Amino acid sequence: MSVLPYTEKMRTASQESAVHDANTQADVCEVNCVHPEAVAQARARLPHGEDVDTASAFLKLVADPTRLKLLSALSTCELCVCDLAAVIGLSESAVSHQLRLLRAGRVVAFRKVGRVAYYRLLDHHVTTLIDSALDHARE
Amino acid sequence: MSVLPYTEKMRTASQESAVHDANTQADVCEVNCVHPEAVAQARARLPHGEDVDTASAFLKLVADPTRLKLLSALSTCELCVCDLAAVIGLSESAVSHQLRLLRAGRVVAFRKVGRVAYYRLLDHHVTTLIDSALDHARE
DNA sequence: ACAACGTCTGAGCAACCATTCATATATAGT
DNA sequence: ACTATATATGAATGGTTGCTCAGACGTTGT
Repeated sequence: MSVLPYTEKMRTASQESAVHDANTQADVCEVNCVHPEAVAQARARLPHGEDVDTASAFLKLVADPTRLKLLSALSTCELCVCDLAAVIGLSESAVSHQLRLLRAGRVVAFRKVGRVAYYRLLDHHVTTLIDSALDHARE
Repeated sequence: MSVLPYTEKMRTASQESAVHDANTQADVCEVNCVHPEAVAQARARLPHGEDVDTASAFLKLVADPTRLKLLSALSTCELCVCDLAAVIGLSESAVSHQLRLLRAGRVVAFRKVGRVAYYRLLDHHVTTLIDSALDHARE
């Protein structure tokens, strides 16, 4: 079966109907599709690649068990790094690394008081997403 | 328990999640916590380890860009493997592998007609989750 | 000034993961 | 029976990731 880039093939498929060989890759794809109209419809509805990537990155950020615990802990009140480490039972270094990622993804923010960094949720929409995932898990 | 080396202490804390309640709390918090009462509160609210793991596994299933595209394509109508491969522009083998994972996670199901396998969403709650993640991405 | 502390960060490592390739299974058409 | 097709699957591989370790930075207290 063909494993070549389909994006190329699909785009040029309509224009290559006049092209010579029946073994053309573009035609193979059209032939391989069992339901071309359903495919075209689904492709039209498919969100753009960059939106998929950012949504995927956001979900990935929440999907990790450590980060999910961190966010769950922060859902009620702000906490500093060593407190968070104590809550989820991990080294402060590991927590700091994860908080860095959450910060980069604009999921959390922090304020510094002396040498203590207090982290908080930046978007409380995350809490509802986590809760719905937890509900889905407990059913 | 007396004073353990740092890594030792953290490992036992993470593995003894079953005995969260009264005893280990003192060990973990004694040394490093800045705000013991906030930590105790957050620990009490923290969802159980197994729920976190299943929720995490579910979110991870949706977080992957390829699987997100697959689920997005399936949100409107059922599609067979080669159609899905054409929609998202990937080999049928890769798609089959991912569908296997989605099947194992009870996110999709399929019916077979001859040699064609038609996949569909098993839980349409997934669609709203994806949409909310996409909205979050596009803002 | 000095030491203790809270946090951050780079390097290294082990585990995981998504894809490809090759192959297997099963059904359809001839 | 034989061939082509649709899907499934195991092994291998390149890439990613989460943790630990060691050390750096800035702040606080003495």
